[in-house]
Amino acid sequence: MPLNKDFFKDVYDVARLIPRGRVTSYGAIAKYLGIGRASRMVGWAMNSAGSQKKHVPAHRVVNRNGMLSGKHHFSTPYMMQELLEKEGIKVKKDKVVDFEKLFWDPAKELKL
DNA sequence: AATGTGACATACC
DNA sequence: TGGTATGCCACAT
Repeated sequence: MPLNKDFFKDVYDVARLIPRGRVTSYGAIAKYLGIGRASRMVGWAMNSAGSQKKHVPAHRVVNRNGMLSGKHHFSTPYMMQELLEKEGIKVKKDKVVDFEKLFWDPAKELKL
């Protein structure tokens, strides 16, 4: 287990920074953290998100197409979509509607 | 060091 | 929409 590695911690941190009603992608987070091509690790980090003390809005993190690729890892496959719709995000066929509009890029929003 | 793995990304069918 | 295949890189064993 990764325990509290800095990398994972950063991933959770960025995930928590995602504004309500917005979404981002694994690749975007990876890029922001400087590991651009290791987007897989972001997803893996999310897998451990559940074991974190603080809640991590993993439902706001989707793949590059805006598809809820990680829904299967929640308590129930519906949960992810439910949470998103609860924030005003519409989901159709496991894909975020207006993903481009709702997309929140940490590398862009958090850069100084 | 080597091998296996993955909530990705991209390409192709 | 779905499946397969390849590249990618950090982590686990």
